[in-house]
Amino acid sequence: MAKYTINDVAKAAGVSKATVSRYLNGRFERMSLATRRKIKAVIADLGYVPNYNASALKSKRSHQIGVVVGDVSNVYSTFLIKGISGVTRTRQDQILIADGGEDPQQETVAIKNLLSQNVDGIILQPARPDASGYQFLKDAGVPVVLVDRLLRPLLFPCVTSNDTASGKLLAQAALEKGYQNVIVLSHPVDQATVRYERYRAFAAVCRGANIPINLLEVEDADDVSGLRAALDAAQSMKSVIFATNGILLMAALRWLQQQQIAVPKQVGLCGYDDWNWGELANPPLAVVNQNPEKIGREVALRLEQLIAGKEVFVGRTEVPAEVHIRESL
Amino acid sequence: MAKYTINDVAKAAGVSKATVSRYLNGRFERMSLATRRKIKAVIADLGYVPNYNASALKSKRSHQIGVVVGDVSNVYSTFLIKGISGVTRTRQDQILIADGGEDPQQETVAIKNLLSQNVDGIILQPARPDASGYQFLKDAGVPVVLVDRLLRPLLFPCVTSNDTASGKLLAQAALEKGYQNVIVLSHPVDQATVRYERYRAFAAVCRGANIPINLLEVEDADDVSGLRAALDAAQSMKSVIFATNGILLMAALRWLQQQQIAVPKQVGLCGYDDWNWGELANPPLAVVNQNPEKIGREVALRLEQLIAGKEVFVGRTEVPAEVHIRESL
DNA sequence: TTGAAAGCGCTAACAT
DNA sequence: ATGTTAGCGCTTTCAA
Repeated sequence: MAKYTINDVAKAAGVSKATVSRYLNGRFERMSLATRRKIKAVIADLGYVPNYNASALKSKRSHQIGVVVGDVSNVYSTFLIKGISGVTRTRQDQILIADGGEDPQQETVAIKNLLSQNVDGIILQPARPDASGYQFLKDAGVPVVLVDRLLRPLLFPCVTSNDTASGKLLAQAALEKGYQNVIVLSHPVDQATVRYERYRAFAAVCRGANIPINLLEVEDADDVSGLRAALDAAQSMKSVIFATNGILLMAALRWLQQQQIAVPKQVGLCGYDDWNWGELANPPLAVVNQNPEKIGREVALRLEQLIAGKEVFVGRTEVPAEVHIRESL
Repeated sequence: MAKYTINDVAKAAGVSKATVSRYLNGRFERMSLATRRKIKAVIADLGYVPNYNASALKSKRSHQIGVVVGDVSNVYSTFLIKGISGVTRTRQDQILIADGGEDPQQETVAIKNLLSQNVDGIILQPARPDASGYQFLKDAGVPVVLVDRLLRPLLFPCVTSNDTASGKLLAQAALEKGYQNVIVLSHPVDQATVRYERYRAFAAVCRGANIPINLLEVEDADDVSGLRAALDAAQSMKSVIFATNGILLMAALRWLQQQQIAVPKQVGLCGYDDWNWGELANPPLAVVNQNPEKIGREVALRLEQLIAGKEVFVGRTEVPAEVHIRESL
């Protein structure tokens, strides 16, 4: 693979490989300017590229951090990665992306693979809230920070959106418009603490206003036809749909358009928008934007601290979301 | 890091580490079922995780492939990664994502980092079309496949969308609606062959129909206000805007809405849509969808072949795009 | 069918 | 300011 080794550089520069190693690791303190320049020239000349596998073997630092997301094609993950990448790039670290597939088994395989690669740390959007499935990760002794979803008990530091607060704001805005019935469209709420919090926030506001709330759980965003029954059940009461993530929000709008149900005239719509298109939709959508890139930066900073050996509070850090009320309500 | 090594497993199982290594690499051909079972039990018992850095050092296979995209937060990249990830997962490979930042220097640093990590191969969406800046990659001898953009000369196999064909279809659809002036909104066309092809396809159709075409190049999708002057210059001629990528398409629609310019009544709009929201926009947009997930699969398959030592045609493979004509024209 | 031993490219004492 | 040396955890001949 690598054409030249540290030995080749050492020979060509007429120094020992220890000196070259010092050069590579930026320990110039007690190195003559002459050898420093010489080594630099030789490296450029040969096009030498150091082998991190070898250095990781010795130094226990791979300069790689693992990121396990639920679904790489989700735009939320995209911005998350962007945020993480901005932080790690300045640290010369690379990010190893693994797709957990929202599936505990696939996720476990992915995490073990990352451990095998000796990542310096892991950022994890866990597929399930039960901490017992992650004990092996804790035992591995690798720095871990959770993102977007909590574990019970927490086990690791965690960065999320302020879901309860944003959910409440959105719910209040919806109820002010006079809806008499609420339909929450979500993936199974007991599989992710955050979904549950969003649902709970909505439910709390509805209860306060004495408005009925129905939970419609779907496994797959491709089929939200269950909305039909939920709307029928509401009879003459005017309904608003609350989608707990961007995929479902998009799916709901698509379905409403196909069914030729006017929004917000016949049915209201609001939800979480990670895709930044809510403003451009027809009609413009009332949404919460979570600012996932910021979340990514925050989580990466915490991980870097852990890797540097600093203490990090094992608790939840909330990044404030933005709530945009628009015509869909 | 890893708590146990192959030595610990060997001792606990009462065999040599060579035997454990054979087990780990699935070479069971001439291994007694007893030892095989014994090793399996010990590994499970200890929770042993192999160290890929060490194995990579010896075997020259890191089971990592590098992916360099122009911008990780672009939805195109997202689906690309999804497609790649589906292929690599079945091969037990991990993907190292690097953000090239659409900047040759940052990209070069990213690629060198990937080489240092001894990736088995690289998938690259190059920031610039000039092959000379990538000679060092060619020299490194690592398998490389290009995606989305070509190099001149090509140097590596490449997978893209069929841009000329889809651009022509979109252009023809636009001109059939009777527009008298075309504005192409693009990032600098000479920095990416594919953008240039899209522009050229449009230009060719316009030339055939004797319709004037104006190229508006922007550096940053956050500022598309140059559209104002372009529209003014058209005077009374009815204009259609063609955005050469999803970000600009979104930016254009946002700008038109802010300026309260009715689409398609006053100005037509069409372009490339990697975000899958064209259908839901107001108005629904006439777009080309490139199918980036398919592109990701194709490019990953080619890379895996190269890694496996097979020959791959150093030429362009085109994945057909879908053209959707909708109300925005 | 299994083991012994050399070595992959690098780092980090310890010398000098 | 620089060199010597002993590994890091694994794979892979070669031998048994």
